Amino acid sequence: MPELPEVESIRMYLSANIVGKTLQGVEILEKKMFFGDPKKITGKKIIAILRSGKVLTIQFENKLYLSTHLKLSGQILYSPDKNKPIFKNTIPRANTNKMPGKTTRIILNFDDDSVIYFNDLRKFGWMKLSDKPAHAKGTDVLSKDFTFKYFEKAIAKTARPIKVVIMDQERMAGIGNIYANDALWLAKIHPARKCNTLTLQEKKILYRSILDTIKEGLKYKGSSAHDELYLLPDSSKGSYQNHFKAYHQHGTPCKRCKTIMKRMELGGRGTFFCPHCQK
DNA sequence: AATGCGTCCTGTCTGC
DNA sequence: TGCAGACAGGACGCAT
Repeated sequence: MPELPEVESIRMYLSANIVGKTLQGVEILEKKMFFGDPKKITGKKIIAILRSGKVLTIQFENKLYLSTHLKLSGQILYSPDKNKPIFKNTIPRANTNKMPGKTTRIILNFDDDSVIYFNDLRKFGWMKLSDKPAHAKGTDVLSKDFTFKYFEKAIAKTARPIKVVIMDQERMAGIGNIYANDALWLAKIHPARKCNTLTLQEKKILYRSILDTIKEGLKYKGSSAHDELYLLPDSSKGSYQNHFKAYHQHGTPCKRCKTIMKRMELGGRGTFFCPHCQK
């Protein structure tokens, strides 16, 4: 599922490949996933690609912003030639390396014949055209405003489980299920711990662990596990799935203490932890 | 205000 | 083997 490292990896790819291009037209194949009038950006040049939390935004020269959220199963694919949209890898669930595919919902065509396919198996994702970029309420965890002070305040005064709180996009933006599980493992904190029971020392370690985990995800260009749909725009995979610490590790030995990892449910989501070294 | 649950959607997995 | 039902999961809307 695309979280901060995945969306940032896509952002960097698009930044190098579509900035400066002019949008020639938008094909909306799934009406409910597009908000706004695409005519307003037709013929307009792209000047930047932005990101806030898990939201990716294409900035146009006329101060309009096309924001997109990939939710659970969104993919952004880029081909330099719409007449030969063949990718080097098979696209998961589309079961072909040729686009558009059966999960393609929106297509952005550029004036040099290059093209973006927005695929989404589950149709949870969206694109919104607006005069300002869409963004999460919480501070992006890679922003310089995401200080320890901010973090401490964001998790204070609640008895909810720490894992649920660090995934709350209104408090801090960018952390999803994969990186929440791994950051808590790294910090040796049990995911169900009530926020208001964390010591100052634990909060400091967790803050550091969140940043380290997100940066590690970024280093490997995100996670494309077997059952996931995330790809870079050229159809290549991320490799953070080869470095999971806790996510989906239930039944395997803890990488620190060899205790068998467990799975539980928190806030309706799969949660993975070491019952021995996460307190 | 804060919390928790149902909803959206579809491929895959499980159990009979 | 076939089929129905459960399940996964980010964020939003609504009820409490």
